[in-house]
Formats: sequence, structure tokens, C-alpha cells
Amino acid sequence: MDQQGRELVFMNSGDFLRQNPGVSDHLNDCSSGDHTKPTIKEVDFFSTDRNGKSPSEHQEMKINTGSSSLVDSSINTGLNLSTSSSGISKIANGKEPSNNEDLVLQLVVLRGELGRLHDENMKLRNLLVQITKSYKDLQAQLLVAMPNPTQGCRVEQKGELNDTPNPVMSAQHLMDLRPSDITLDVNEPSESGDKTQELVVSPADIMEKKSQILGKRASIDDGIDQKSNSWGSPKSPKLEQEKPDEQVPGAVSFRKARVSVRARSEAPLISDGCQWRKYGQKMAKGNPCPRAYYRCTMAFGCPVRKQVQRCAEDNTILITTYEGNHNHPLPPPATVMANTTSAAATMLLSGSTTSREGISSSSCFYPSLSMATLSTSASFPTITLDLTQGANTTMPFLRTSPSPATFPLALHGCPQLLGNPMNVGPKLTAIPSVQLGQRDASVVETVTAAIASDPYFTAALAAAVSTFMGTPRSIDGSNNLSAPSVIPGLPGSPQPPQSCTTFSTN
DNA sequence: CGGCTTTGACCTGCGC
DNA sequence: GCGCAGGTCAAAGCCG
Repeated sequence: MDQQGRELVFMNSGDFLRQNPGVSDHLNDCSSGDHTKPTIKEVDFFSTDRNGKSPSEHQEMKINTGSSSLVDSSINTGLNLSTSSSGISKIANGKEPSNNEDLVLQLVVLRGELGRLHDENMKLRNLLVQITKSYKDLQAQLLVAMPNPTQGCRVEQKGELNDTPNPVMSAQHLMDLRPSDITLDVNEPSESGDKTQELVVSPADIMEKKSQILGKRASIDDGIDQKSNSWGSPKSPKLEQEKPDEQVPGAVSFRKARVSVRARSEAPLISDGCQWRKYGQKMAKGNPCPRAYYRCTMAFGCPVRKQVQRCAEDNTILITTYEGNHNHPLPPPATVMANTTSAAATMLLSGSTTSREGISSSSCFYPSLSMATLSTSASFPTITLDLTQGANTTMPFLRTSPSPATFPLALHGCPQLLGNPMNVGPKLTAIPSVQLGQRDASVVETVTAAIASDPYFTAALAAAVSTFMGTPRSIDGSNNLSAPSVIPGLPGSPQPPQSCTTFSTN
């Protein structure tokens, strides 16, 4: 931000009035005269309640509501900055308005000043967004650099990452390095024959980690992702993704993070807002239904791919697995999905599933993500989001879950953790609702039941994630999304989902 | 005619 | 080293 922006940081309404005692006095007189609220409240430059009005509309509204008793509606409310300067100087010189004409003149001056301050406010907002983004970058770097005992291997990776020319390489790169196979599943065993170990993924952690790394990814996706993404090269993806110098010695071979979604659908595909091209089909062992492979065709060289397969046990369940990150702007529905999957994938990188803060702040809005589980099959830890579970099936699961434990997710890159007794067994299903406690469990049950029955749940969920986390990113850094511009990281009430189109079935 | 799907072949990783 | 399974490629065919 430029120097002007910095100077304007402290130029709030109070400062302005202090600098213009005549204005302040006059304003007080106005408010006292018509018993309206103090005019100073009209200069609420950080108010988030803009009711969707454009800046100009907002400005006009504020002015008119604040001084309607004094100003005739016919008065030109347009800003006249050329007169404002003279007016300001007049007021600053301590001259009291002698008649109504002066009052009108001062109002015009004030409007001009309001307009200017509004512009400054917008600059400050932009500055705040940038600062927030920088904060998240630092947070993500700290996350990577944190010598967490459960993430020893990650520290090693961090050292490697720090050797790279780009200091903010990061979460995205880490994700690309990790053998993360995220599948969102809950009750049922993952796909047939999978020797999986499943861990619970707290939805709050997904949100939290997403918020920490989201800002960074925006910059990474522009260039680094293309290089690091395993699916970026059509010819030899494996060679690119598994460069020896990018792997932790002794660690399992890494693949990209995956997010899998299970949803009931008679259609062969679920519409997620992206354009896909089928490039292969394979019969998977133990499943009579073939597995189809799709590649994103929304942009040349987009590395994102997905696999679509019907569940062997229930052919009405469609399992869609996403892998990779888009290298192009996405339409809002697709962005919603991308945010959801990237959030889940990002969570894998965090190495933590325990976030009281996150849970407390978001559990009511993302209860069904409590059905997300992380599984690790061979070199593929997996997170599954199961949209097929209704209340009848979900609730017993929630109630009977024996383990309130939370598990570190630093499995990728830390193969020794796979041998952790807590993780032994085909499937460990600890339930976040239990983590939340019985008090919250009932809430989770109620909301989960309602949401799980909604075929648009995922889209709504993801939209809520985007909203709660702040402005969703588009891969190229431009935000062309419909999600509201919420200052990321600041507490606030989550907004209702903005889009429900992502997971509508075809 | 261009884009997409189909499908068999090929490549790679993993387990034995 | 060998076989298996998953994943990908690319030629052929289909479709709008």
C-alpha cells in the first residue's frame, strides 16, 4: 500500500472531526436539533453492513439519513471536492456559519469529505485484505516451520522447501509432495479391498488449516503448482511428482492429496461446475463397476483429475475422487468444490485434527464434515466425505462411536505414524461429535440429519466454508467469485451458503 | 470437423 | 524377478 494509504489508517471519523472542530460542533448541533443519532456514526468506514449497496449508493444513503432534517432533498448530494477544500479551510479557521447558506455549504463540504473518506475507507479495506493475506502467509510458514513432535518428517520437508527459491512455497507444494489420498467417507469401509486405516478429520481443522494456507495457495497456484503438481505433465507425471530430491528419505512415496466424495446418484456423474474429459476407464478389482478417469478441460494443462466409480456395495452411491489443483479461474460452483476439497487436502498437511476454537466456531455449520474421515491405504491416506448417510444411519454411528480421540494427521511423510497402535486396524472411526462432547453431539445430530438429506449439501457446505473463511480464491489470484467479501480470520457469523449448484446430480 | 468417449496397450509401483 | 493392480496413453470410433 502506498504511503497515502498508511497515512489514512488513522483517519477515522473521530480524527476528522477533531481536525475540524467547527465541523464537529456543527454536527453536534445538527444532531441535537433533530434528535437524530450523532452524525459521527454515519462515518462508519469499517461497517460491514453495507446491504450490498455500491459505494456510491452507500454514501448517498448515509448522507441522506444523517442530515435529512437539515438538507432539502433537492440539494445536490453529489460530491464537489473543489468546493470542499475551500470549505474545509473555512471551517478549520474557526469561522462559525452565519446563516443557512453556510450550513448548506458546510454540508456540501462534509459530503465531499465523506466521499473522500469513503474512498480512503476502500483503500483501507484493501490494505486490510492484503495484511490479512500476509498474515495468513506467515501463519502458513509458521505452520510449516513449527517443530511439532508429531510432524518431525514435515520439518525435514520444510528444510527442503526452504531451499527452494520461492520462500512461500508451501502448503501447496507440501500437499503435492504428500501421498495424501483424501477420501471423505464415514460409515462404510472405503472402496473394496482397500487396506485402509481411517482417522477422523475434524471439520474445524479443515477450516482452520484452509484459512491458514488459503492465502498462500493463491500465489502458489499461479506458477509453482504447475511445476509441482503430479498431474501437470501429461507425459511423465510420476517422474515429476516423485523427484527424489523432493522426497523425505524413508518416507512413503508421495502422491497428491485427494478428496473423495460419496453421494447417491443415479447419474453417471455429478456436476461440480467443471468441465471434464474422460481419458480412461478401468475395471477395479473387487468392484463390478468400472472406474472412470476424467481430466479437467477447463484450461489447457489443468492438472486436476477425478475418478468416478460406483460403490461395490451399493451401486446407487457414486464415489468421486478429486486430485490436484486447478490452474485456472473457476466458476463459482466449481470454486466452491475446489475450496472444499482443497480445504480437506490442506488439512492433511497440518498434522493436527484438534482445534477447539475451530470446532466451537464452526461446528454448527459443518456438522456433516464430522463424517469426514482420513484413511491411509498403503501410501495413500484418505479423506472421504460421505453424503449418502441420512440421519438413520449417521446417528447410531455418532452415538456408538467409542473413541473420543483425536488423531494427528501427519501420516503423510511420517510413515511411522501408520504403525501407531491407535491407527492399527482396518478402520478407526472416532467421531468428532464425541470430541465436541455430548452437549454438542445432539446439535450435531440434528443438523447432520438435516444436511445429510440434502443432495446439495456439499455445495452448501463448501459455500459456507468459503464464506466463513473469507474471500475464496481463484487460482490465478483474481476473485471473480460470488462469495461475500469477509475479512478472513476475523470472527463473525458464517453466512448461509451462497451456492447450491456444485453437487447437484446430473 | 472438432471434441469426446471407448478400449486395448503400456507404464509404474507394490507385494510376494 | 515376477505377477498383479492401478493409472495413463493414444488410436479408433462416435456424435453433434
